[in-house]
Amino acid sequence: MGDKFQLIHDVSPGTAGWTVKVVVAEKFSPRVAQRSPTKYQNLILMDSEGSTVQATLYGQNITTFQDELILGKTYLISNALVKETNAEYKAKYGEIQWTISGRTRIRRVEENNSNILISTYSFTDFEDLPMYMDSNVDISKFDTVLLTMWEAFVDNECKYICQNLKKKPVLIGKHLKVTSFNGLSISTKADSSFFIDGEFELVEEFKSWTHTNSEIIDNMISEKHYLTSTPSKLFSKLSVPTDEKDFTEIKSIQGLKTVKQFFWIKGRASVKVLNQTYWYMSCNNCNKISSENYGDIYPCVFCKCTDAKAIPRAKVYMQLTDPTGYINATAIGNPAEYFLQSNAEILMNQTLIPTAASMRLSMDEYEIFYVKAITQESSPDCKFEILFIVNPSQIAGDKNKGKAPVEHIDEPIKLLEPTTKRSLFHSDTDDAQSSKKNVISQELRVRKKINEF
DNA sequence: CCCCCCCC
Repeated sequence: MGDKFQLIHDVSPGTAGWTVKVVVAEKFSPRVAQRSPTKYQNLILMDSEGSTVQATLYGQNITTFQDELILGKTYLISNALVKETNAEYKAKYGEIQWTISGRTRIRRVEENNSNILISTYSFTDFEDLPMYMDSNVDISKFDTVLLTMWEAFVDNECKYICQNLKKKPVLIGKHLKVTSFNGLSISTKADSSFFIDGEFELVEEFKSWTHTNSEIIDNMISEKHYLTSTPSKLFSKLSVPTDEKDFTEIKSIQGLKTVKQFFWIKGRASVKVLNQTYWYMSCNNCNKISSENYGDIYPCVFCKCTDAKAIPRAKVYMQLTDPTGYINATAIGNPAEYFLQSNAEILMNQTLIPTAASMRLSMDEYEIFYVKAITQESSPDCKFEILFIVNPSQIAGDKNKGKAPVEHIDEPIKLLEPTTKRSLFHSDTDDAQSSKKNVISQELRVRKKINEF
């Protein structure tokens, strides 16, 4: 099987334009890292000469590639991330390790190279090995339907939904994440927003609850004023706050560890690292990274769309400052294009390090940022993402701005869950204590379930 | 809602 391709030992960190033909010689069960919630899965790949390399998949990629990298099958692999093994593990795992990600191009080759494996290993029945030992690894589909809840919703509905999911919640990092077999994730913080991602299946009671109250929820959402420079279908229903106290000073979130998840910031963005990649190739259907060439039609491994098109998507790593401090933050897609005053195709074709002539590298005036803090698994500090940017001139003199939807709802919503005593919008003092207790007991319940897992 | 990284 050798011929026109490189061999494993031809590929070092920094090697460009390589393709290696490999057999998946071993495939281990996915595992969760000891000291972080990171999931990883190791594979051993073997070339025609019997040389091997350890390849690793992380997180969601484990399920994404489970049908792409089958034990005993042959593949052409290019553009894996090639790294030197951490010194203390070189003896055990080899000098070089590959990381397989969405960036990696994997092409199945219909060849039977099991003889290579057999000549190297003593086992022959590898086809019969259970390939995916852990069926709870993750969910495979991430079409996103996003529902943001606030204030008393978090105490009531969020808890309620979590109790009524078919599948047990798991705690990942600082987020409560709930998965169901057909794809649901919920993340929440006690004092902030609450999401439902994905297509999901809920028990009957909750279906009837959402049905009964759908009009109220729709009203709440449509009453929300919105206007952004960087429209996002996901966040199009969010208000820019009117009250200064609803904006966050950057100094208060520098080195942020946990707490609140979303912030409004009045600040200015600027690019501090000029030499960065301002785009990535993406699937036009799901925005996930693609290993294909621009314009190519391909089956997307992430969203399973059979005729996905590879298109560039803007990305920028920037610094966000206000009078009190600065944070580093990433913007992707619309907010990145808006800030740079460019578009993904131009960014892709740009070969030289950009200058202020080719794109906007810093803002002259302050603008309003909606920022998400993400708890990182690898580091104690949060990282920040710009979800959208609003130019203040857009909201000047707008009477509707910041209109709080909760003020327009008079009728309290009854929950089906009998133990939840608080009404949806009743959030004043005498209930505050009991509400806090409920949140805590819910947290304990969740933790208990995790331990049972 | 998406990039990067990630683990033995």
